[in-house]
Amino acid sequence: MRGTTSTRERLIDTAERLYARHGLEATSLRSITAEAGANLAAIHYHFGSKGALTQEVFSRRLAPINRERLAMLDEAEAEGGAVSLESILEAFLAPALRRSVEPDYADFIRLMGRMYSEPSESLQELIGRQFEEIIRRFSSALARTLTHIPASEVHWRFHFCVGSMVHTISDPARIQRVSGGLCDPSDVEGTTARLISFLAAGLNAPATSVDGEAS
Amino acid sequence: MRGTTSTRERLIDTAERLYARHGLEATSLRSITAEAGANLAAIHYHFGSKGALTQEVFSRRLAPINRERLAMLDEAEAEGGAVSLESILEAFLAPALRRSVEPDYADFIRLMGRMYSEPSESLQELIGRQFEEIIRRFSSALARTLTHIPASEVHWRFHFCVGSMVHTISDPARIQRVSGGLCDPSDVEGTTARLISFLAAGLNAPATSVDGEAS
DNA sequence: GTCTATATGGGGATAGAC
DNA sequence: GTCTATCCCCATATAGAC
Repeated sequence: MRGTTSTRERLIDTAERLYARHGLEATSLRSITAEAGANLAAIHYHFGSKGALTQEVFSRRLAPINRERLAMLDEAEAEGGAVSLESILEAFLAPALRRSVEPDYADFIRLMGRMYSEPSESLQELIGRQFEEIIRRFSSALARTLTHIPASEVHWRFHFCVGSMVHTISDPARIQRVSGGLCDPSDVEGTTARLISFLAAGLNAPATSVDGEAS
Repeated sequence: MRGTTSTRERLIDTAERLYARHGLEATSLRSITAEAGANLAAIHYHFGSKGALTQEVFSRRLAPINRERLAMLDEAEAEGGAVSLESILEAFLAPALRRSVEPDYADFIRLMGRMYSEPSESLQELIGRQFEEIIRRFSSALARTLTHIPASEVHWRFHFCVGSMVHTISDPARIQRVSGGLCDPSDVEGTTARLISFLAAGLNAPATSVDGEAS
């Protein structure tokens, strides 16, 4: 196995796996190089620092997911007319959820939960860059479909959607634990369908009448 | 100020603040004692280890929130008859959201997001214990109200609710960033109302017809 | 590109005086 | 209960041989 991939790639793979399992801070360069069968100095040779390696881990996986999200949204919008909530949600959710069971991606998908809660500065910047277009495109798609909802409320509701997705994706075993085994997270299509119908109903709720409505 | 509270309490307060700001792993005992105006050895004298201190930080704040949640649910159920989704959601959300703007609690509320993604074993156990009753009580309250939804689906939907809440609460500034300033997280009552109407609609969505329906 | 060896700093934990 | 001093280990990073 070690001959097939470059040291550089093995380091990224291993870092991804250990980050997902133990957290970013808790994962040492030593443990990464040891498990990748490489030398401690290799990380600095290939990346320059731990932070730069971490950025590689994230951008490598995030870029394809977000590209697919935008492609699916493009396609839905190309059909002309109003885009259904379900299509918008599908474009946002499916590219991430589908990958959550691909062996190559599973570790990273679990890492996504962490990136929201470990506020390393360079990581936050990277995420900002990677998600800027996503947020802009999906928010305005939602706003065009949800004509009865004020723009600020659309942002709130999209925010709630992201929360449900991240919580669902970042620790698949959790739903099994809290449901006492009743719920099966390995059925990704079922999970996606459930999320879509839940979130579509939430997005479609009557606008809350808040005085002033500014916030 | 230093005379008013015991060293033990100041250590917990300071740990809470630094944990929320920098993460659990990234916060050293040295930084805690330095900022609390105490000696490095004080932590081991009072708690025995860093892990034990961390448990103190969490259980001190979690217990009152969960006690209030159960009290509100008790009250709603005491009125007899079916309990509305809105009352159940309010009992679950308000005790946490209300505290997110109390100066004493704000740091901890932000910490809550982290506890879901840092998988230290002792912490996961503590959380399991603290939330066991909450999950049981709220899941069955929801199931009694949502009679048209299969039990496993109720668990999924409650899971989605938790995700929205955690994501909303754990980094209040995020919604401001991603909305370009359109949304104001300091209006807690507005946020609670928005969450309740969004989640109530999602919980009430028609049951997704999944073949077999086992999961 | 990959190795060994090492620099430099910080981590948690503890012993023992006060 | 609080301090100093210290043990021991591990972290990231770098220099320089191969």
